[in-house]
Amino acid sequence: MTTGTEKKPSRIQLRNRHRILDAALNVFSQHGYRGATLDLIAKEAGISKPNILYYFSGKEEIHVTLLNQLMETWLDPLIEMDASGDPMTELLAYVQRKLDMARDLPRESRLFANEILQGAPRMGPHLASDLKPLFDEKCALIETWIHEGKLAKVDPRHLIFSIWSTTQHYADFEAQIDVLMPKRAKEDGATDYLNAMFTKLLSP
Amino acid sequence: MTTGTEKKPSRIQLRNRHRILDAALNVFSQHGYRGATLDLIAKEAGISKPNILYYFSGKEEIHVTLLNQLMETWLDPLIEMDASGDPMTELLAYVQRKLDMARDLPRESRLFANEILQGAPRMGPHLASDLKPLFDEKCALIETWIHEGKLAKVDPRHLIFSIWSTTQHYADFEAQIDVLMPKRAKEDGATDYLNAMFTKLLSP
DNA sequence: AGGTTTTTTTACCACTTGGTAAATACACGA
DNA sequence: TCGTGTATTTACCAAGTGGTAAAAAAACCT
Repeated sequence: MTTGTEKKPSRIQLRNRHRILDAALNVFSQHGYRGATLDLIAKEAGISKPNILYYFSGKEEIHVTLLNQLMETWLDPLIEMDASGDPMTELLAYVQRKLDMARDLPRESRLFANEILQGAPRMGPHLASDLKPLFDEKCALIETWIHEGKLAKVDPRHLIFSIWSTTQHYADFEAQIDVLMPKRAKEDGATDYLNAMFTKLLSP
Repeated sequence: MTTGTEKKPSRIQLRNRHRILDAALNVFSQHGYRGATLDLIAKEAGISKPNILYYFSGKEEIHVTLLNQLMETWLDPLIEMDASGDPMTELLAYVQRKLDMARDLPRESRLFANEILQGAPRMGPHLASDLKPLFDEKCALIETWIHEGKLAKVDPRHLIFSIWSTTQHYADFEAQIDVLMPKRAKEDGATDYLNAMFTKLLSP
């Protein structure tokens, strides 16, 4: 006996739901929740609007689905920061993973930024239930490393904030960065710069 | 003979335009351009919708007006960074000014973040014409300081990006921060942390 | 006060947008 | 290949939204 009353989704369902979510990610991340329209998503997905509403009960459900998927992706790099590794190595690796995400998943980064900017109306509970415990756990871990003398003394919370902000900035403020510097200089430059910054900051 | 055909605005005009812009700043910064409605702005300003359209030609003009005002405020702290001062002092003071702005003008910060997130559709030209020259000038200044051995060797562009991102983060991602840490710990903690970070980074 | 200009309200409209009902086309196992 | 459930389209609607016209009300100025 399986866990629910749902039947397994057909191939068509899987394909179309995926198409819709991908199109919706484009549209939501670029225009925000209110700025996104079902018509835009429909056109982007190549699926008629009523047909989209055959797969999702409404605009809100599409958005919530994206946000739920995002939460896992978003927490992952922090989860991987391991207590048994070398502190400095672990932290620099975390910075690098976040930077990779800004490069490879800019739409997700902007979707998240949009949601938080508006006051996290749909993700507030998720933040408290999923992110907060993880955040506290990793802060405690960093505190331990500091007490062991493996890292310089810093407030772990602000440290994590600065990692988030500096890395996500390259995705969220891309429009500004593209005006100010040639695209080439972004990739390597950012990695080198952030490595230097956090190395100097955290060296005991 | 004065410079234009406009007559000087009456007291009522000044007062109402100000009220409308203040209300619009609330609404635009919280909901983004598309998410903001004239009805919302009208209610917030305590002025009827048609009356708002007596003072501004439309939603777009209100938004553009806010963006133009914002540009000055936004560039100001960077303009103040002075070539004749002590490099480290100047840079730390710049960080502090940006941090003050995040605390005192969070609505402006979010308005800006919203605009850039959506690809700077209305501010792109402004960025190129106003921000870019200033950015290049200050990057050159920092390069000079570095060559004089007054600062550690870093890419000035990424340095400035990191100042922007870390400071604005406290305004733009406030909803997230409020979930993760008590409001009290924000103020002082941020200042101390960022001071330590940029001091270590920039000490030659 | 009276006339003129500025400001505000009332009533409205065209268009967009999220969503629905029902009919139609399609896929797929027996 | 036929029938049944799945998928898609067509036609539509109610609410919300940006915006307008014109009348009414204030404010201002001799």
